[in-house]
Amino acid sequence: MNNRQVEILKLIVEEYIKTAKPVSSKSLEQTLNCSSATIRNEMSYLEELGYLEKTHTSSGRVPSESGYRYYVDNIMVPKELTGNDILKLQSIFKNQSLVLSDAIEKSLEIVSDLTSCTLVALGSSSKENCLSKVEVIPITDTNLVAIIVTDKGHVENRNFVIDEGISPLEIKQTVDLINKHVIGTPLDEVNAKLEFEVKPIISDNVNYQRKLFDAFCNFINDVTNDSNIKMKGRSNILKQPEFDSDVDKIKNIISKFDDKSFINNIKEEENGIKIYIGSENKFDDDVTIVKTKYNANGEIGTIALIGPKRMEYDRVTMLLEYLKNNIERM
Amino acid sequence: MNNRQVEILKLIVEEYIKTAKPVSSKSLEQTLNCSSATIRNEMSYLEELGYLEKTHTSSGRVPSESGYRYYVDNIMVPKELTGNDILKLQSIFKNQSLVLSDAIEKSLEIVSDLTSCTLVALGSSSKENCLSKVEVIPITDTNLVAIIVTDKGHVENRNFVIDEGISPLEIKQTVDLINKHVIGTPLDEVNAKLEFEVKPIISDNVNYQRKLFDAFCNFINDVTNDSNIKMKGRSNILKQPEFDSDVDKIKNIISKFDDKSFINNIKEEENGIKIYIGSENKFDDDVTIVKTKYNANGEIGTIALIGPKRMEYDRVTMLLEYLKNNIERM
DNA sequence: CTTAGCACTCTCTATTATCGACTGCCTATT
DNA sequence: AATAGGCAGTCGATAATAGAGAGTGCTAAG
Repeated sequence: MNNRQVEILKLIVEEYIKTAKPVSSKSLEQTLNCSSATIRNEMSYLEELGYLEKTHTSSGRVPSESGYRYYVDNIMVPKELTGNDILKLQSIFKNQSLVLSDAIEKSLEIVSDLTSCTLVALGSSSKENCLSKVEVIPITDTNLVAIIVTDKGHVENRNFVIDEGISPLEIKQTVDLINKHVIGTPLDEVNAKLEFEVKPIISDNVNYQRKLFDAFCNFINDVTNDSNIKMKGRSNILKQPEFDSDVDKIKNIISKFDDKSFINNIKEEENGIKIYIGSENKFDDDVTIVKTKYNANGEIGTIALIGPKRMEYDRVTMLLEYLKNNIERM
Repeated sequence: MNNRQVEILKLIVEEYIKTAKPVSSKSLEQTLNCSSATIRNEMSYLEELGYLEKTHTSSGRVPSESGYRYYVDNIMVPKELTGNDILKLQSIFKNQSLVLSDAIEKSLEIVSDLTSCTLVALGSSSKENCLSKVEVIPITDTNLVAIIVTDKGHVENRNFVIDEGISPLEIKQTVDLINKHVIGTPLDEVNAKLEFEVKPIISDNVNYQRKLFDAFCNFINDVTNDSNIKMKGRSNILKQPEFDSDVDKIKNIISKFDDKSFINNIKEEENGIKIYIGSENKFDDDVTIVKTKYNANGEIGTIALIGPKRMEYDRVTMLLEYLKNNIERM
């Protein structure tokens, strides 16, 4: 591909992102200083390469998935954020009294407004969290509430229903045992420790304690596996003109937003800003997902932006970069 | 309105609910054993009364909002649940080890599948909850996590960021004070008690304690005011044929689902199953909301079902009744 | 009070025509 | 060999037209 061909691809991608309308050869004449016929020749070459498509025989050109990919990989220059974008986000991150999870929630809201995309945060229950306190409080004869606190300030709680009553003493014994052996242990190692160090001791004791113990293990298990999903601007993506007339696409995407298994799949394991265009993501062929993993002092998670393939890649990547950096700085 | 008129209204409402298509006079001939002309006369009288409408001059009849209202108030006979409906719900409520909030969540899912409607639960942070334990745990120099547990087994937590360090001793003093004065107090009275009984004492002490104290009051305040929103089957309502072609209606409703202020407005204060048809609800003219308040041993909340005005009122009311009863029995 | 009959209205679908925006390709030019 | 002018051809979008079908309203008669 020569310079002019790259330039044409760039212009078409950017114009299509702006207008959502197929780009004609004539509309590029002035910018490129050559005739529309010449541009048409180049366009049909770019189509041969697979970077452009037509919506019908005599329509203008539209970027193909690999066209976007080429643009993102080789042409796009990430765009400095505008004052307005920064201003809005700073209001969150300069606010020292905001706690991480609140800051993430608010910033998702802002970015989703700023981009008309849907924002998702998947907060993993962080393997770098260590247990720092376990408490079990009896509510009634058969109801207990268990609370765990980690050294990162995470709190999780769960209610247990036990078939038969356990005496406060028995509860205390079990909890003391658990506390004694697992305080300071990383969450994902807690269950192994309970299994091999604590269970043998419990075996010698009454059955009731064992039920409580097992329920507690399940609780820990769920905490380490469940991811905390935050989602903002579900309906924003519907503002995009590609969804204006296609009711089925709308229904399809909205249903997927409702489905935890789809959302959990979005989790990003690698570092850096990652872009998954159309069929490159496992969520939906009609969208692009831009993601980043973050690690804020051991609180690990993913921020993802879901929008049309025709999205402002240069701006969105910078917005996510900004989010990631500010979250990690907290 | 004579018997036959009522019968005609009933048939039209039920037929329209089933098919979503305007009902013609001819289609009722056999059922009513009289000519279509007679039925047409009755229909136009019912239209005069405001119970029926036409989609255009020569179309069949469709129930108006007051038509549905009359049907619901005077004609409808709540329909015994089918074996299948009951079976699915029993799997939730017979499971003794499920905790209230999990049971609600699961049952919302089931009913939303069963009805193709969207289900919402607003769990109020229940004024009948009394504080039974307060804990504040230091995480870092400037970070604390506060946890409160109520006598109903509710747990709420919040992270605080404090500008300057507070010594563990000072924290303990404040927390002890709070505990000493407010344990056993109903949540909604806690702040008043803190203000009038505890604040005067704190005033004599260091400033830092006061900041912590104020943050704690805000926390309690938010807990008593924020309602816990659960929502299932957001996309279900899109299955209804009335939304098949109208993209704007879809976008409108999906956006409202996203908007907490709209959702919080759904809260129901009165007892019993309440039906709000179209403009009777403040949510959206195109939907009907069927709600019920529940009170499960002091855990108070609202269950709401959002669907098209053209919904199976007789079945839906019984499903909600069943939900309410089973939730309250827990 | 009921009903048969008929004119009328409106939706829906298909057909046709026309306009406008493109492209593709052939050919002439530099 | 790259560029550009010119022109035919394709397709979408819009509008106009026609005919069938499903209903209603109204009138007049039983």
